[in-house]
Amino acid sequence: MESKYDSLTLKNQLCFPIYLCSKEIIHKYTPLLEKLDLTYTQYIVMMYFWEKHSSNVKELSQALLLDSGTLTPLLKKLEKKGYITRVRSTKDERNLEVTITEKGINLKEKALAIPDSMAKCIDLSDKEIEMLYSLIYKVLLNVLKEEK
Amino acid sequence: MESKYDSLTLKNQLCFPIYLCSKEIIHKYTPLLEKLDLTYTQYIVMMYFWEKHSSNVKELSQALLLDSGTLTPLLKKLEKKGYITRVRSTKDERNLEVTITEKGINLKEKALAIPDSMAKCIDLSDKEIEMLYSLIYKVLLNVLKEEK
DNA sequence: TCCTTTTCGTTTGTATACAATTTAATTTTA
DNA sequence: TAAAATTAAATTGTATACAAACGAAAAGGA
Repeated sequence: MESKYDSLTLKNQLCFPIYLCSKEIIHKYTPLLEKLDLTYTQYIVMMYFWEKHSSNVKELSQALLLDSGTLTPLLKKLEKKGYITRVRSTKDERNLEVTITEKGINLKEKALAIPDSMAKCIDLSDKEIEMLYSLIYKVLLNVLKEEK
Repeated sequence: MESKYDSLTLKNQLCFPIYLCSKEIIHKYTPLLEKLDLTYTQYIVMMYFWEKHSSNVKELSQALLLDSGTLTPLLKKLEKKGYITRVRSTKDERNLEVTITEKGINLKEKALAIPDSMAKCIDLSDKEIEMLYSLIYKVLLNVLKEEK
């Protein structure tokens, strides 16, 4: 039965399942990350530092699409755990130099098992993963177009 | 250059872009929903009530995969806006009967333009949407498997 | 150089999210 | 039927998220 309200039904939403998917995957990550004393967002930030040992809030914010208001308290928590250091730049006092510590680097070893464990849970073929990745990325770029 | 840490790089993450996609789509919704005095989650809840005029917290929680701790304050806000009513069931006082109001029903008219507006922003072909929907749904079901 | 503007990060306020606990009501069981 | 177990929703505590306002520092311009 057709109705002009069809586009307002839950089953016709595309964003809602994406939102649920994100939420439930993160939920699956949680027990794995607890062993590293990390939340999902903290894990993403640490992943950034495993690739690039030093950064600042602005760079992180642009790379991870996270607000500085989200990053400031999060980085303080990571500092408290001893995974990073936060120091004002001497060259430009506005900048905060964030650097991974030895302890933070070593954490990568403990994280090695996580991606496999998650892949098993998501349970898609390589082809499906590739397809999903490219579609999601396309949407992301479209949504980000003409802003930011 | 291959490394045993490849699976821990940001560009090899599948969940991260899904998470960003969800976040950024919701961000796109925000100005549209402001005209209805709704947040995204509140919009989802209202969408549920546009299809089924009455429910309770448990049913909502199962249908929308939202915790009662999330729903309780959210429903109180929707009640305050006059879109729903919250009344304890007389048959079983543990249950909270949540019902959409006339004002809540009328809100659907104002929401009619939103899906088109969002579709334009997401900008995928019908085929791509179908593909993305089915892949996301598959992941969601896999992740939910053997829990909940 | 002094003033305006911009930039960077922090803070404040609002809204999710969920785990864990609590409270009240109902159901089950001994 | 009285006690134990279960259920439903609310509460508490922690962690995002982001908008908007703020403060300090640096850059740019007159």
